[in-house]
Amino acid sequence: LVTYNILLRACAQARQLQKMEELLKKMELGGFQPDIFTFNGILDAHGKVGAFEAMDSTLKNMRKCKVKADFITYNTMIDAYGKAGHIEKMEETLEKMAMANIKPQLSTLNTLLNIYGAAKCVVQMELVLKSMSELGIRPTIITYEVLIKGYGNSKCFDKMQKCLGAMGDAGIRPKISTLNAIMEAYSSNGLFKEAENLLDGNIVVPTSLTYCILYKAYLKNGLNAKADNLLRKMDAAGIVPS
RNA sequence: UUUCACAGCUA
Repeated sequence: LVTYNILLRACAQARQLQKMEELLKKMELGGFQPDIFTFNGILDAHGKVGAFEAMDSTLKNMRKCKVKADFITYNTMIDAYGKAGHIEKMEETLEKMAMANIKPQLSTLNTLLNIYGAAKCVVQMELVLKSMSELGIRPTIITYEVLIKGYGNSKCFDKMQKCLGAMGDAGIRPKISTLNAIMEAYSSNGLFKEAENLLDGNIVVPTSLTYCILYKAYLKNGLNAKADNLLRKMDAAGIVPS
């Protein structure tokens, strides 16, 4: 069974969904009962390409096989609907999850934050955060990074900064990707002063990507002199282009 | 063996 699950995953990664379904039939004919791993993997494969009808029939199949949906099943569906911009379907799924008495997990909430962040739904993000604390779930670095990107998207710079502070208070060290997310937010909104401050970095040591983000923003705004200057600064910081 | 942000390597 594990072998089949691994093979199915290979099909999914290769985007050979056709082969995947064939293999599933074959394993059922061979007397193997697909398990929760099998179904979750298949759901995700369909979800990633927005094949919602296929997802529905997979769910039906699951029921037929008496395999109970778990939180990962729901996470997978929430993510698929959310990424496709079907927010209503996503929230519907969330309700179904509650009705099935399955508690949202950290990853469920991270998924929601990510999707609401991309959709610039700051209000919804706050609601998710509220339920997170009600559930007694602690944010992780993933949560914070998703939040920072989401707030940056919506130009909520104050909230972004607060997040960074909260991260420090929680004893979570920002990573380079955290810094780059903040850089992206400031740069793309023309807040060059703030962006430049990031380079002199009390947060993390910038990498070449950090510089590239700012460079791009300078050029977009016709600040060519500043851009040239930035390259010199990069050089001085000992960053070697790859 | 399955889901969520990013980063790195393959380049």
